[in-house]
Amino acid sequence: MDSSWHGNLPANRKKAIDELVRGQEIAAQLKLVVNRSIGVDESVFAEDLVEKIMNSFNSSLYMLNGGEFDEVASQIPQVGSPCWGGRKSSKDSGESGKGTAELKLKDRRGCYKRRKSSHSRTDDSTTLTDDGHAWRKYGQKVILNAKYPRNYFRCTHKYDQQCQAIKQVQRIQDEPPLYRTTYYGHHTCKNSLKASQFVLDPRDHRDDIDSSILISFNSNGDHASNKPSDSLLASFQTVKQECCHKEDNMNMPSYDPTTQYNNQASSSDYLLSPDDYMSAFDQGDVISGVNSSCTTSSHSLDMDGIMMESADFDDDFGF
DNA sequence: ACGATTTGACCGAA
DNA sequence: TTCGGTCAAATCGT
Repeated sequence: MDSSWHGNLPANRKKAIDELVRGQEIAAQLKLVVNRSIGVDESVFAEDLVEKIMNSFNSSLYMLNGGEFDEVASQIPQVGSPCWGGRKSSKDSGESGKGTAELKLKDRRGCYKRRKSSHSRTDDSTTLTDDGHAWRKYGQKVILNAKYPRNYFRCTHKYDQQCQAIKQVQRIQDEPPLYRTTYYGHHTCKNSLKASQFVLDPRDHRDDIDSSILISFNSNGDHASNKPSDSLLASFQTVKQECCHKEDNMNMPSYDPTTQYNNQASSSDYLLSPDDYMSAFDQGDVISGVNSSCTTSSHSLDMDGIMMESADFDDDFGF
């Protein structure tokens, strides 16, 4: 209508988005409380409700964002760009070592664009549950005034399928341990979304608004409910402590549990039953996104539905 | 050999 | 100038 209305629109929209994000975070916290405070059966139901709430927030955010889910993608250099086109791994080049100093100093200006505040989803959890996607860590950063470093992950299929999904994982609390995962972008890799299609309202299928909504086996009537994922977490903490022997700074261990989790176990949190999950794995098909990061090793499904590389976890973590 | 992680350097946004 | 996100060589693990 009038210019004032249009003038206020962006500010109002931003406020609305902020509120929705806040609600989203609160819902995530509620999810944690629900998980801890009620029985398994009720938990499944309650968690489903929480997921629906979160889906509503996601959908609202999507609409407020004008459906521009490619914001992230558009800000990340595409494969065709000069820098990516010429990208070589250290082994591809075969000339690592010598001359790398010069290569290091090669002009990387314009090689990447940094994310601005684009659509994101945060998920706070006391456990390091995975979202069913195959992630690869590409960085870790000490954040000012943060006790723990932030870990950066990209989709394993960033290069082979141009999947632009990324996430950040950071431990944000000591006791109980709390991890915040922030997802940016969405998966475009073809393995990504059997799960989310079930989770999302069919109306939202088009945008794959949030391919990472979790439904964890942890809450799915597992027979280890008396030793929930804390056991896994404890294991991670063990790793952390071990590694801290070589770390002077206890506040920023180079081995963060988030790293171990993403490294060794592309895991769980599928909408399939554990049996289905495993059979899908056997077929090497349905969950190929996960599969791709685990193809070289055998797997087992532990009590919490966490997929692990059996050798490592059995040996190092006492599973 | 190959794929994943580590980590210091580089870069852009604030 | 500072801070945080990303890159990529070196390194690790299987």
